[in-house]
Amino acid sequence: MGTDSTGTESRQPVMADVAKLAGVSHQTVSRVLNGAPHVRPDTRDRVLAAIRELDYRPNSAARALVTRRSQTLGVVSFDSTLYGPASMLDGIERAARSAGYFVSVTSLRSLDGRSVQEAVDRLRDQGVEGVVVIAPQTAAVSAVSRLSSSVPIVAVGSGNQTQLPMVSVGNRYGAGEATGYLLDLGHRTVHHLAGPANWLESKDREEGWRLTLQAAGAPVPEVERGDWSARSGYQAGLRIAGLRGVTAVFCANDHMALGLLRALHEAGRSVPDEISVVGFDDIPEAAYFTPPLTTVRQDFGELGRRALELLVGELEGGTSSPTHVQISPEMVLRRSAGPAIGR
Amino acid sequence: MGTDSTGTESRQPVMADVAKLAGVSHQTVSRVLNGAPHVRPDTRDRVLAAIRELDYRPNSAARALVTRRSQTLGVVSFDSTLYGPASMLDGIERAARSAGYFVSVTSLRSLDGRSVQEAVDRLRDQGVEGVVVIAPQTAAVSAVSRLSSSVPIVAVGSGNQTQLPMVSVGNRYGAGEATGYLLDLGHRTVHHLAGPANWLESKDREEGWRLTLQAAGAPVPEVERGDWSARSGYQAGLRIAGLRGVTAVFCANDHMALGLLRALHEAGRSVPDEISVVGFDDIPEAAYFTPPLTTVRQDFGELGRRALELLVGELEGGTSSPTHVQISPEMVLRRSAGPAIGR
DNA sequence: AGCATGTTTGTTAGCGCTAACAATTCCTGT
DNA sequence: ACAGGAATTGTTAGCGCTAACAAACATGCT
Repeated sequence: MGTDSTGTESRQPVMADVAKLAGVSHQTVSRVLNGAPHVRPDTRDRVLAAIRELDYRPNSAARALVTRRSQTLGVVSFDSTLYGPASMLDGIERAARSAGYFVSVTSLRSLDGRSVQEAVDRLRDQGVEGVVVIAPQTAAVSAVSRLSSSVPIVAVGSGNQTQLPMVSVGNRYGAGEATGYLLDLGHRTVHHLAGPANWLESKDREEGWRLTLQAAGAPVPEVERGDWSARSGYQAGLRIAGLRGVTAVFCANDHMALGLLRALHEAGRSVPDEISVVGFDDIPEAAYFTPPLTTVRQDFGELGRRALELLVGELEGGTSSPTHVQISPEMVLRRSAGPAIGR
Repeated sequence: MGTDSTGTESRQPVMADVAKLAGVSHQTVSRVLNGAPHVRPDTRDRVLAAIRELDYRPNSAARALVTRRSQTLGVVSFDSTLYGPASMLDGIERAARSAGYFVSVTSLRSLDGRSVQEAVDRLRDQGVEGVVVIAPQTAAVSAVSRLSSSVPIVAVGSGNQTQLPMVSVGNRYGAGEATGYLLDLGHRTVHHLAGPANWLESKDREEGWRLTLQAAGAPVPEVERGDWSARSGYQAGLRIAGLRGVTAVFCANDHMALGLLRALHEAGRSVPDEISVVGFDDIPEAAYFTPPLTTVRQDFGELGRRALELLVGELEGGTSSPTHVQISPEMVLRRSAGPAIGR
C-alpha cells in the first residue's frame, strides 16, 4: 500500500486481474474466453469464477486491434424513415446479431454517388468488416460498384446490372403480375403511377408494366410519376382523375396508392367501380385503406436477412457464393381492383 | 530485399509508413491527424501529401485502445419497423454523425427487462460510450433505470417516473388537447382507443384523456385497447361500431385510427357526420386517409435529435444538463372530426 | 526404463496508436 | 552575442489483447 493503487475498486478489471485472481496466466484466461481446446475443466471453472467475481469485460478494441476483426458490419441506408428501408434494416440487424456481428448505421442525406462513397468510407474508417448498402438509386448503385473499398459490399434493392453481390425482389415480375391481373379483369389498358426515375425499383416496375402491356397488345399510356409519398400520389391522382378513359392504375408503391385513392375519392370517381387500383409492397396498413388495397407483397425483412447472409458468407466462407439472390413478390387480392365495367 | 517484404503493396499502410515517406516521426503524423498545435505548416503539408499518396487510414481500434474512446454510441430500439422508432432512430443517427459519433443499433425482440439489460450489455461490451434507449414500455424503463452500467444512458419516449435522463413528448398534454377539442365541438363525451397497457405513451395519453373528461364533468367511458396496429384498430372499431351513443373517439395513434375508420366505414357509420375521430402522431399518410385525419403531431425526428444532444452533453459536458426534456405536440385539424350533430 | 506423442500451461512479442516527456530548433530582448 | 522561453520535433512506454512458440507434465508404447 505504498503506491496510489491502494484502492481495490480503482479501474475496470483487465485480463491480468482475472489471471491473478484465478492463479493462472493471462493467456489461459484468453483461452477460456475464446473457447480454445486443451484447458483443464477445473482451470476453466476457476477462471470463469474469477471473471464473474470481478465482473470482467473483455476490451473489444484491444481484441480488434490484434485480430483485425471488429465484429461489426456497416449499413448504409437511404431514408430509414420509410417503411421499406426501416424493415430491411430491422431484418439486417436481427440476422447480424444472430451471426455474432454488431451493426453500425449511416443514413444518406442525398442520393448522389459522392455521398455513398463518403458513407462507405466513414464506415470503413470505423473498421467495419463489410457493408450492406440499402440504396436503390441508380446513381448510388453505380457509385458503389466502382467503389474503391477493401471491404466486401452487398447491395440490397433492385437491378441486376452490377457486378456487386445483391439481393433484390422480382420487381419486374411483380409489376407484370399486377398489370396482367388488371388486364385479365377486362381493362383495355393499365395506367402507371411510377416512382422516382432514378430509383431502380421504379425502373424495374415500370419495365414490368410496359412489357406486359406490350405483350398483350394493349396501348401503353404515358406514365405519371411520384416520389413514393402519399402526397405525390395524391397530386398524381388529381391529374389522373382529369384524364378520360382511365379504368385501371398500377401504383409503384402503396403509399402513393393511398394518395391516389384519396384524390379519386375527392374527384368523385369510385374505386373499384369506375377505376381499379393496385399497389406494391403490401404495407401493414394496406388492408385498411378505403377500399382495402389489392397489392403486390414483398418481404422487406427477408430481403435484409438474405443480404446479410450473403455478406457473412462472403466474409467467412471465403469462396464466392451465389452473387445475385432474387426474392419473389406475390399478389394479394383485396377490394381496390375489379372488373372493367361496361365499356 | 532479402525478407518477404519485398513487395511494396503488401499490407495496409500504417502511421509509420506515412512518417517514413514524409520524413518525420510517427508522432508528428499523429499530431497532424489530431490537429495538435505547434506543427509547422510545411511539415503538415508533407505529412498530408504522404497520407494521400499512400491512401492511409488511421486504425480506429488502435486509437480506441489507447484513448479509451470508441466514438460510438449505442441505440436500443424496440420495433424499428414502426414509424415512430424508425424516425427517432433516423434523428439520432443524423445528430450523432454531426457530433462525430458512430451509431450501433440493437433491436429488442421482447420487452421484458432482461432483454433490455442484455442489449445494453452487448452494446457496452462493444465499447460504446453511451446508449440511447427507445423503449417506451414500462418494464423496459424500470429495467433501464436500475441498470448496472458504466456508460451514460438516455431514454427517449414518455414517462417521468425515472431518475434517468429522458426526452419525451407531452403525451398527456396532447391527449388533453385532442379530447378538449372534441368536447368543445359539442360532444357529450369522448371514447378512447388506447395503446397497449404496458406502454408509457399509452398510459400518459389515456391519463390526459381521462383527466380532461373529468375536468369537464363528462362521463368517462370504458377504454378500448389495441396494440398500435391498424389491424387492432379495425377490431376495436368493430366493437365500437356496435356501441350506442358513441359520437367521438380519440385514438392513441394514427395507425389504429386508420383501422377504426375502416371498421366504421364498413359498419355504415359516417365519419365525421355520425362519429368524429382524432388520432395521434400525424404520420405522413394521415392527411390522405378517408377522411383526412385530425390528429396530434409529434416530431419524432426532433425527439431523437434531442435525446442524442442530451447524451452527448452528458458525455462531453461533464456536468449534468437538464435531465428531462419535454417536447410539445400540436394539434393538426383535418376533416375526421366535426361538431356533434343533433343529440 | 526410455522415448515419442499429446495435453496443459506459461512466456514473449507485437497489433497501431497516443501520452508524456526529452531534445532540438527558433525567437526574443538585452 | 547570449540567456530565457516558446515553438517544433523525436523518443519511449504503454493501452489490453491474441498468436506463436516454449516449457512442463502426462501418457502410451517398445
